[in-house]
Amino acid sequence: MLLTVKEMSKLADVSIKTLHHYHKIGLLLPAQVTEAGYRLYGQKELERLQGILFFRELDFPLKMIHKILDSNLDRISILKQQKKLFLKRIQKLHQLINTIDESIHSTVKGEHMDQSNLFRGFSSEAEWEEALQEQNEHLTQAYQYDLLKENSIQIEEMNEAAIEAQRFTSKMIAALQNKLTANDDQVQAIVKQHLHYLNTHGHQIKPSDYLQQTRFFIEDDFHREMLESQQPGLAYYLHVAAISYAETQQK
Amino acid sequence: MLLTVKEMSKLADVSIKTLHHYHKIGLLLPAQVTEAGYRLYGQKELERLQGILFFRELDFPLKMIHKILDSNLDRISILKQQKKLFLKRIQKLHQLINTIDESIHSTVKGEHMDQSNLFRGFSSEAEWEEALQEQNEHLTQAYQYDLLKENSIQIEEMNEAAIEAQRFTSKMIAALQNKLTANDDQVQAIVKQHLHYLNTHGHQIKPSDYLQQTRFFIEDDFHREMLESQQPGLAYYLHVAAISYAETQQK
DNA sequence: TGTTGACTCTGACCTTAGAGGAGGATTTAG
DNA sequence: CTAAATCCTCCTCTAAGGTCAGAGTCAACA
Repeated sequence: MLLTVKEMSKLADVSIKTLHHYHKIGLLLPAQVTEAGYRLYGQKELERLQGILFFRELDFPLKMIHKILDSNLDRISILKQQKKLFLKRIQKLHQLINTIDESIHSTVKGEHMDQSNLFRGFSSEAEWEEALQEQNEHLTQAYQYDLLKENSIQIEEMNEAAIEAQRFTSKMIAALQNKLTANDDQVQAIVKQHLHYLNTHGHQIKPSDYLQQTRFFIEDDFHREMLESQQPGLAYYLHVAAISYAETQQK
Repeated sequence: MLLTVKEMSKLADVSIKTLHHYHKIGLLLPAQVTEAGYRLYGQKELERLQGILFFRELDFPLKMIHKILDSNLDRISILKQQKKLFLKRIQKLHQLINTIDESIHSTVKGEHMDQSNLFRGFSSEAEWEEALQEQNEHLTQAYQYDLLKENSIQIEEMNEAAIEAQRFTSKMIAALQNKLTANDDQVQAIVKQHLHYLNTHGHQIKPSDYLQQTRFFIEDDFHREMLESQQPGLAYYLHVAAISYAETQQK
């Protein structure tokens, strides 16, 4: 099941030239090269390409991507790290939007914004450097070991219940992102399924209990942080979904 | 009140070389050049630089930035357009995070993801091209006129109340982004202030009325869309904040 | 007034991440 | 068996700057 350059380029939406380039600099080697010199790629290469593109989207230079991918970090750690970086990037963009809003505002009023405020949000490029730097350190130091541990232990420890919770959460995130209302049937079905799972696995949770729990998620710093960092607004979305669910179940 | 290259570069966090470059290609001309050839920039140039950097952040090529900024679009239309593009970009990043999540998930389970799913989210580069294209059309066609109209009329029509609402919303967005709980004192103060404004400007809204209203914002497609597109989760955040506010006011 | 240190200029060359195209080989489909 | 599609290598080109080098300029302190 090997893919030609064209097939790869279509799948991943990169140019053939890019594949050539990555081959030349050793960043992505074909799984195999035919007699005639045709490049062929397999599943592993596809996954590697995915990793490359994530980092590229984050403006990492190819050399650094190379180093990261060729270090002995496992795929999961890398994916998690990438996710973190994307979340940071999103924060930054929000900040920039804020700056735009302020600029619009003061322009409408015919004022001139304070000079440094004109550029708020960009300066976090410095933080970006930091993140990049941090990535680098992972590679050279024992710290890397900690990270690896931190990331993979969590995963191995995840029992079935945790996996269910994780899955539930990501469904809710998807729902929120896709702009389903919290009282949408689909969303309510997800909640129902979640509670059903819990109730058939050693818990006993009524809709009203769950409502309490989601409220707690908002009030408790730790839980709120965890939810909100996955998706801003999530904690509140869960709560409203729970309200809605409790209401319909009550009747 | 003119700034030297160094001062500019510090303010906007760009290199001096970049300023040289922009000068050379005519993208950003100094307000004035001294006898000795020193570049000096004023307020107008600062604002233009801001515009350039926003587009650069959005990966527009400098040439296109040049065209856009030198077209006769007013600053406001451009800022609004940029905001739209940033929102799109954020959507894209969310999509990518989704893809990362799925990748993590299937890797943990030792499965291989469906090939094309590995790259979901990237492909929206095509859409991106579209947006870029669209921008281009603005410049050449009468369509531009429509956009201009659409954008600026809204603004001129904005009466004081609308401005207050807008300001309230952006404060709440900031609060959500900065991870303040909906029942945080600061957030509650914002709500209070908002209601106070309304009540002193021809409305009569009790906390419980406002609660009803935020509920309506979630249920009504149009309003929810509007809020959620500004900041995912916002509609729910507003609602929970209103719940909290109503509770405390009741006592 | 002179000198030092911080800034600034131009200009030439370097770098990254590819894009484009020429010229030629290979594969596949009819 | 031939034409179209795909692939190869090699060469040059581009965008958006970064990196010196060599030289002029400015402010401020002694």
